[in-house]
Amino acid sequence: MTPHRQTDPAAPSLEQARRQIARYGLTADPQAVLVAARLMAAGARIGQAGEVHFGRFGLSTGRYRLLADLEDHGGEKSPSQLATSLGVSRATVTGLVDGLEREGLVARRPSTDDGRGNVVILTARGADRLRELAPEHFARMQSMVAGLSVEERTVFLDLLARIVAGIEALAED
Amino acid sequence: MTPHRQTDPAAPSLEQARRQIARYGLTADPQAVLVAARLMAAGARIGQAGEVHFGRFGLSTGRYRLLADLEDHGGEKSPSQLATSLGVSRATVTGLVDGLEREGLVARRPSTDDGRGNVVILTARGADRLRELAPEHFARMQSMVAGLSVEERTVFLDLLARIVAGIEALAED
DNA sequence: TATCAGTGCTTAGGGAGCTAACTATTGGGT
DNA sequence: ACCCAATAGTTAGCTCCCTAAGCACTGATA
Repeated sequence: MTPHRQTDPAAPSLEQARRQIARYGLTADPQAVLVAARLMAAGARIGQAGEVHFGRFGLSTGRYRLLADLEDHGGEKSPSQLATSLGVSRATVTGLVDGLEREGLVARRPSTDDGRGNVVILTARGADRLRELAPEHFARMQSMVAGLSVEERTVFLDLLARIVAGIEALAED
Repeated sequence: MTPHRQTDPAAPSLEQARRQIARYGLTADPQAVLVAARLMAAGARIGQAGEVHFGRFGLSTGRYRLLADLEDHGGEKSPSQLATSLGVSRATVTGLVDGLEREGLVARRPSTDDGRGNVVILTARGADRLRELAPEHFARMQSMVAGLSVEERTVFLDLLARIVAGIEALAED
């Protein structure tokens, strides 16, 4: 359960960026590259921290998101809908539901109006689990951004959204 | 190779945050929770986009980082050092090196001054690969943050660093 | 009405990362 | 000089997520 401890690993420096760009005789802006690299490093760290966080409650990030999404929709949703709203593949939903079902936090029922379909249901145990973890979960989420003032958070939200829009530049084509 | 396409999946809304907090009668600040949730969502997306990006060159994020780190250190480093500087476990380095060695981008040599140790060496093919992908890599990194002005990037860098410092709040204890 | 493309879900297989446990070697304390 | 804890690396086994391929069912079209 104790995850790999990182002193401050992948925090690339401006110097590194500059050196790499120079090595290949490119003309990229080192600061821009640095921002992108730092963001990718931060993304990885947040992901790992999230797993540790949810691991405390016997869940993973994916499983928590599925449970929370289910609760937000009256505790009942098809795997396809879940895949869409969580932004993962249907195969991934199958795996997440398998795990959650094994622990009795959700249940599968055949759909009444589509012979192919399933419905995933949040069980009482699942709802309990969400209720139990909520206080600590939200408290930790809050303290994660406690280093920023309200105004700074607003700015950050704006800048982050614009970068997220730029992510497709990495993946696109 | 074509990854799962997401319209705009896990972009939680302020309303959702508010509703969840209210459901459990908590007193958390919805905006703060929103920032944390958005950041986690963004982290996941960036991670996936990174895999797509490096997948184009027959690499993964981890493998690229290992190659780049190697090059930054004269093309020679021990697995333990790599684990430390990449911020991953030694077991993960073993796996990454296995893969890179299979493709001839890296080679293992027994250490001369420590009978237990290995040295991982960047091969000519490995250096070539880095050189080939550099132009596109840096161009895409740059365009990822192209939506921000230089000043905004500086602000973002500062805010991000302060949040990264707060990540331990999620994982700590 | 018979067919067939599309949709819903699962299975199979792969890569990344982790922890825990094991082997081999080193090096400091007695 | 010897022993034993610490260190280097690997292996085994887990979770998450993915793609690709398969099966079951639906529904529009000829």
